[in-house]
Amino acid sequence: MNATAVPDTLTRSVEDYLKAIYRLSPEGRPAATSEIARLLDLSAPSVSGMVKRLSELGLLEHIPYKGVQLTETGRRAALRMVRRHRLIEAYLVQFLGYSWDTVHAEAERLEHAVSDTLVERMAAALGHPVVDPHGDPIPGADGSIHEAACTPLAEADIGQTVEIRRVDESEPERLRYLALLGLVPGVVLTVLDRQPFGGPVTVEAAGERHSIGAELAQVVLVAAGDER
Amino acid sequence: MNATAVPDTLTRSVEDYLKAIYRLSPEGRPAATSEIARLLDLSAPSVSGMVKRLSELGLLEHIPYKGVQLTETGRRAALRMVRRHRLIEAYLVQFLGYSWDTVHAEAERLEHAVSDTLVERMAAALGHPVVDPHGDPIPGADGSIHEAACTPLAEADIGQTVEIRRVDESEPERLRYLALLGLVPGVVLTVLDRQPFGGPVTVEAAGERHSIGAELAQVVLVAAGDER
DNA sequence: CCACAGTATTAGCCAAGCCTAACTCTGAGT
DNA sequence: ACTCAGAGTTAGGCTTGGCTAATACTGTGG
Repeated sequence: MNATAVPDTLTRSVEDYLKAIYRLSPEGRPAATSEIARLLDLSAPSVSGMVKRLSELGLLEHIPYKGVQLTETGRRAALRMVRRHRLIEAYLVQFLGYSWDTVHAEAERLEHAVSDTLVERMAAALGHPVVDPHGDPIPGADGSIHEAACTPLAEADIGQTVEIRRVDESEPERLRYLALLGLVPGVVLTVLDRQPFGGPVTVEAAGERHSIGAELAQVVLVAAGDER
Repeated sequence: MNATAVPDTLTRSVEDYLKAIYRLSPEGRPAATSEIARLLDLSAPSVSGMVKRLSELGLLEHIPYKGVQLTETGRRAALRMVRRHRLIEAYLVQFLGYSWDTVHAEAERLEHAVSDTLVERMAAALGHPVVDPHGDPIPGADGSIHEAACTPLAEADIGQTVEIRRVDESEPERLRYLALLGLVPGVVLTVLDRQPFGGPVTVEAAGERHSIGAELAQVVLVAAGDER
């Protein structure tokens, strides 16, 4: 009996909960009921109820009134979904003409329907990529994941030349705007100016200057061009 | 108000019922509860209950103790699913290395998850095919469908030279066996012999002779090579 | 150290979809 | 015309996964 075996019949709901909880506990820090509810757009009692069921399934541990934490089994199941999601996104962008702002919604549905076989075929067709179109790392089939160290553009120093590594995918509008500006992963830019107290960041990329609000600069992650 | 508008939020279950009913009523002949139950592997009361709901949704008409018949709305919804299913099959075989015997199960799940956009992108990538890998016709996005006239190989006359057009996809084992024999849609063969009373059919295709049981010959549909 | 704001849980409800058991209808054969 | 097998439906129950309303816990400020 394998302690980290994932029950082979998880429902869509369960898969979504696991993914959400994984996202909410970067360092294994427990996730709060209310955070899960907000992320999944559900009521708090619904989350309480599901948390109970998931803990009975051995997918997470729940300390009442404190928070939840994925077990190793739960983490594997969550990473499996993350892998699927990101590979599907990469595949749709590469082979079926999707843009990086529309691909999330499609992947959100497909990730529950594809077989492991299909996921691996897509990975092979893509040449086993390590990041998705937003720069998010794709976990390995074995559950390994390498989160590269990045800093928000909002915290880069003036004069620094950095490469865009990763952009938060959750708001299509924002992605469209960034694509319009040509600020996508892989692009190298120089920070010309940064105003304090949430002021804008001015950057130069591909010969063009752009002034970016602090909020936006917070979700564009950059790293020195050679850092890998 | 459009009388044939399809409610935009059909559940997987509902989609499966519509597809099953469509399949069971070739000429608009009503489908029996028990047939639907058998096809979907459900109990008869479950079907009765769902039929009631579907008829309230305006997707079908139910004459108690007689049978059900899709409305125009229901037929459109069913054809939409059939189109999805067959295009997905064609796409997976063409681009992701699926074989014709394994593709059905994958399509069965994906057809509920893909968006119309994705379906059309796949259709475009395939060059808008008119049949799937088993030779089944793919309905148009407008709900049109062209069922070509074919006859079972079991009914072909001795000496006739015909082309394989279509093979029942429901049994993977059978598909594997036919592929092994090289008897796939598009292949031209000559009927060398046919024994009466459910006896085997002997054919020659690509220089090889094969003896095919009557049951199998019943689900391999053929037509004269030039009939379109 | 107590009150109270905010968070979490419990209680109780509902719809979708499935089930089995029990009843009802239909039509074929006598 | 009647019976009776088989098909169909109704009754009643279960699980999943939502909801709102009510209750309980936690920790911070006075």
